[in-house]
Amino acid sequence: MLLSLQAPSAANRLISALPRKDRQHFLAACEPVQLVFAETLVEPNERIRHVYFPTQGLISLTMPMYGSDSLGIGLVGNEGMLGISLTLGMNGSPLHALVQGGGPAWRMSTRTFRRELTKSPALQRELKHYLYVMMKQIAQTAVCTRFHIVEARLANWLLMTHDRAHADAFHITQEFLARMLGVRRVGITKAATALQNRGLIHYRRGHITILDRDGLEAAACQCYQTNLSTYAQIMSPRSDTRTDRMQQIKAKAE
Amino acid sequence: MLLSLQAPSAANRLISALPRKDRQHFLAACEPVQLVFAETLVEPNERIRHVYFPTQGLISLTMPMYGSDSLGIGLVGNEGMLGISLTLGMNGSPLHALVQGGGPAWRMSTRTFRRELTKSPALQRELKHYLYVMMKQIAQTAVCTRFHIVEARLANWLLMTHDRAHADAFHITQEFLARMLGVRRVGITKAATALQNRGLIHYRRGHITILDRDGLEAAACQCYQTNLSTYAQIMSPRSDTRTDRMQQIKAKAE
DNA sequence: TTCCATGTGTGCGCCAGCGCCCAGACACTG
DNA sequence: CAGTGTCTGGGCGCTGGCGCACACATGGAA
Repeated sequence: MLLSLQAPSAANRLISALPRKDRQHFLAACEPVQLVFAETLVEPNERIRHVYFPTQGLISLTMPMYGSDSLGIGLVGNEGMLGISLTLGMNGSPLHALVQGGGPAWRMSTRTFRRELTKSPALQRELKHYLYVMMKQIAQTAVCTRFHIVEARLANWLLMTHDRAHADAFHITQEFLARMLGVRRVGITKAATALQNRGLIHYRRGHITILDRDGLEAAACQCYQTNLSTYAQIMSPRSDTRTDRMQQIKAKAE
Repeated sequence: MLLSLQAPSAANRLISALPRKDRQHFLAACEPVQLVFAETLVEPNERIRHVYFPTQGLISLTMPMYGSDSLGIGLVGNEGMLGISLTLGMNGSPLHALVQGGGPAWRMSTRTFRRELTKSPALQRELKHYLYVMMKQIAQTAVCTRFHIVEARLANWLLMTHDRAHADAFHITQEFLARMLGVRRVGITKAATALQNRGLIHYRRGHITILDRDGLEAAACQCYQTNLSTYAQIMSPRSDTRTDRMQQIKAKAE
């Protein structure tokens, strides 16, 4: 994988945000694992066996539909976790989780996670906020998918991947992107060609390189920035209350 | 309104599901209000002042987008509540909440709700499950909006409204439906005409009557049934654990 | 009774994305 | 070095939904 380019031990941001004591205890209950490219971690409506906190790996979440259609509705990198629905008292998730980029992650069994959750109010609080961010992002995806063209949505997805891959180049095929965006592969070919012609990306047989990050952001719809700033504002470290936070967001949005 | 057709005091199902003691305490902290048609209850990213538990009223949730586009992503009737994001420690919601059908509801201030929440583990549990159902439904909406045609999605929305209106006739204009489904008004005209020609509904100047409920269900996409059974299975009364529940759902889905 | 706001029906040109199919380019493997 | 699988490009006809513009019906208010 391309992960050799990265810092050796980037931490998971959810875990990092915990108070030191909780964090140490939590990490002690984790085991390090290597996420393997293209591996399925969670099937819809199957029992969740482990939760994952990627440090450099990257997991994509898709909502399947009867038939062969599906739609990507989120990514989990070192800013998030897989298995958040356990915090709602459920044993499963409606989403399909697939490793989009190999790399290290922290893993914990469902049972252990539940136990840790009851022990740490800080963790509960952190994950509630993460859950809110995810919900908002899913809703945003719904609107974005409805109203924005493939090219913008592609730029969007590439940017999200870029953020989490910690590298300018990564492995991702048009076929895969098509499933994520819920379009035909040819639709991706067309959009990707356009982006490449504008010098924003380079790709070749499943290997994509981001050439012009700023240009790509300009090509994406506003949804990307919206999601980014939601995360930044909600998950900001250690603010004891979210009071007035929403006001700021609103002010910024106008 | 048409609510005179209904039983005078249908209860809110979330509240009903609480253990008797918690329920009585909770209701004592509520005040009865009348939801007024077309009233906005929550603006995106504004502070939530009250939570609502409709008993017969009906609230629609939409995700706005910069520009004038928006997309309906949920309905709240006596099966749910408005303001669920408070349970995640947030003060606001990304969604716009509008009264789609007038009628009575229980209301509680944000402050009181937070207090009640800490007092009743049963309430916490109930609302976590409700939150899960909502999340899954939003994701379902995203996929449905992407892949299904307007006619099916219209049938879908009408059925959801029908379930919560407790009446075969209700007030809803094509203009409004267009905003909910994220299409042009003309698109609704076309789809609604088709449904009417098939004898499934009758409508006239904002007044819709469901004529053939079964036929309408056949005209809707499977998403309607999916959402319905998700609610039924997750929110089923008083099962102490969701263990094996997911297995059942999965079995049923195959 | 007249008038106006609201709600609905229709026509027309346009385009993004679909479904299907085939062709070319490259890369791994034996 | 041949063979096979993977990835990308492109053509063609189709259709669902868009944007715009206009006509009409109805019901309530002046």
